[in-house]
Amino acid sequence: MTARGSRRLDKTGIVQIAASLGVSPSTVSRALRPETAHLVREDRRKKILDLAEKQHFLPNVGARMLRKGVNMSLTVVVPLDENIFFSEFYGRFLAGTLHAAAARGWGVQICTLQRKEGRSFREAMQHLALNSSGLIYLAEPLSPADVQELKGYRRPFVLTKSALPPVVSAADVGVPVVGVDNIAGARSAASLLLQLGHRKIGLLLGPAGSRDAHERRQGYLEMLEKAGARPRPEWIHEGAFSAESGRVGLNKLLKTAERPTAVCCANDEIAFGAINAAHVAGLKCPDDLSVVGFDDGIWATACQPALTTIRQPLADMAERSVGLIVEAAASPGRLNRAMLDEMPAPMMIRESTRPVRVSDRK
Amino acid sequence: MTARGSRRLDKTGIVQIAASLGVSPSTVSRALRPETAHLVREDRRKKILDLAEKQHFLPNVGARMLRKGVNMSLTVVVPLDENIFFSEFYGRFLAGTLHAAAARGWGVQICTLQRKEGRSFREAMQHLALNSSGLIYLAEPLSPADVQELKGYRRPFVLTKSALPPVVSAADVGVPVVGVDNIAGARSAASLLLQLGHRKIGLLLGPAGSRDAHERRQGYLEMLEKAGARPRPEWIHEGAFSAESGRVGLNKLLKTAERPTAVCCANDEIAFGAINAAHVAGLKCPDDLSVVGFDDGIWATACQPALTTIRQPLADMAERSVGLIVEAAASPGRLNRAMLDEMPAPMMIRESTRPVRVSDRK
DNA sequence: ACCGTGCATGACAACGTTTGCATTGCAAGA
DNA sequence: TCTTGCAATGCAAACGTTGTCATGCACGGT
Repeated sequence: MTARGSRRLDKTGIVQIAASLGVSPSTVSRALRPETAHLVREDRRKKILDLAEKQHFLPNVGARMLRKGVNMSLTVVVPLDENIFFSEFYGRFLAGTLHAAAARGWGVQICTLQRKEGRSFREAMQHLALNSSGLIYLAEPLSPADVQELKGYRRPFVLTKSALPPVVSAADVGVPVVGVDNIAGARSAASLLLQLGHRKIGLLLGPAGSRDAHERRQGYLEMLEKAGARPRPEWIHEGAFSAESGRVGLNKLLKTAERPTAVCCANDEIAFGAINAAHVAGLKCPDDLSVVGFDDGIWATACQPALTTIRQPLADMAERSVGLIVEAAASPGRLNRAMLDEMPAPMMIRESTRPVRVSDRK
Repeated sequence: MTARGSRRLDKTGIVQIAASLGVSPSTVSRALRPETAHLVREDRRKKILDLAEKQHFLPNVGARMLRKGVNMSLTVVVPLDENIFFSEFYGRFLAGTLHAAAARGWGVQICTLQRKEGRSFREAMQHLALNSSGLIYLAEPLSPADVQELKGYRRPFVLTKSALPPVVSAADVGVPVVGVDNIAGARSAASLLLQLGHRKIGLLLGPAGSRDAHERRQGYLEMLEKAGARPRPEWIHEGAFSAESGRVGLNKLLKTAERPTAVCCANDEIAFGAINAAHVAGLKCPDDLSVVGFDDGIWATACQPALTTIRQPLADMAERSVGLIVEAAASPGRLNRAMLDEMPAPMMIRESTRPVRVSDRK
């Protein structure tokens, strides 16, 4: 694409090549594109391609997009954080998006919301990624007011459930919401520990206000209460999704009169922190304390012991999100589908859980 | 942008809004853009904005780009690997690129090379990211033949030095090459250990064929030979940039007749592996063995002990790369500058190094 | 009253590629 | 020899926005 203000004296790209070779611009255009090259006689096509390469021809993307009326490109919106891609969620979701989009011949752009103080969500979105055909929102969690502003939004849009506030029903958002089935995942984590004979089970939860934390807490409590193993209030700790929170939380639980024999952790990092704190306190995992995480991040297999965890199928979520964007982009101007797509969260049983010892039973 | 094949019966966007309000499309275009909105009378501007919102108007990016002749978007080319963003190099470089581009009002796209068997590098590049104004190449390392094909390349392009083969002079590539000063960094790692009194220093190197590994080996050896502390051949291990390689390498070193009291590791992961292997062998780091890494990745501070390492300033490299792309895009069609920009690699002294014990001196 | 200036607005052509439809030439078959 | 079908190619319009230049009107100064 030529620089602005540099008025061309000679003809533009394709027209200039056509003039040089004595053919029409249509022929040059056909020769240059893989999907129409076969319509041009081989010897002529070669000449066109050779001259194009010699003159370093690059097609004008604006002209192409205007004429074809097609823009196969989507944007992933992420938080502005220098460590953002090291997170299992963002790093793997982005890699999955890249893969899923490439498989469809679509491009991926990435940007941040850049929401200034006092501006509404709608205002922030107004000039966001105008050069793409759809948005996958992975950025800062939205408030209930933000979610309201999504109603009636016409651009193809997918929201990850993690960005929803706990109190909002996903199906009422007015856009597709993709996420993991936290409740079922948490239930199966608790269920595993129950099956292993544990009855004194602690919970190391995530932050208040987090959709994932909220749903995982719900899943743990439902299963434990149903089994008559409702954790004592002092066996429940709420904190950030971090190893430090896990350490603090476990130390708190270990100080109780009758410590738990197992803990459910709301994410893998909390679990790592808990395992570390147990080790420091002289407890062996899983001999003295079973630990279950949630995420199945890259370190879940590498840590000692390898972590039993609930897998968050991020590549599947990415694949689903891209599919929804491509589908919505095929009929532009329509309302987004109001739907919730929850991926199942399989259990990965590894080394950090074992049956409760007889002496540990209550 | 309308879907292809869907012939509009009514007028297009701006023209349709103009017709509805009885103004000219020029006025609507001015009202809709922040930079020209002030030219339109306020009451009229409000009417235009209200109608645009009611009709869910989105500007046609193809038409804009064609008419303005501007495309402020760059593409980062990465390997196709589901774990790619967890790597310190890729994760932090991408985050840095996002930040640097946003600061300049540029967009970031991300894609993979998708190079099929038997195709040349030039062929793979030919249809790559045609909708952006420049490329930052972070993908698979190039062969000397690949590098030759970059000569004469006209699109704005930046290559990270990590992608260069060891034998190629960076300044001869014909495009800007951005990297870290590996040699100086490696020298300072070796120098630190020498200053701490170590004279029996082992090397856990990266893979043959890697530019970074090649340069770091050179830096270590230059400094150690100069100090008369050239490592014995059996104190040098070459392997992948991985924790496993570090473990294997250190175990090999520990089996030698007179084990080193310190090791230089060609990246942080090798260092983690070495620390782990030392621990398993009953050695304390840094009491019994000092370890220096290279990268200063996100785990360097979190591991036990915190790692002394050479910092690879990836955010600076990203900032520099984006600046070079934006600068080159300002004069399209010109040859890329043949240049090498090496960032200094500062030393981060933490807990994994200490002065050699008197009894350990030779 | 007249003239000059500035503001708001409109007209118009341009940006560069692509595609639908028309044309032409050539080969094959009747 | 004539007709028909097909491959290759060209013409012309289209895609939607915006920059540049022109114009009209209101206001202030002489």
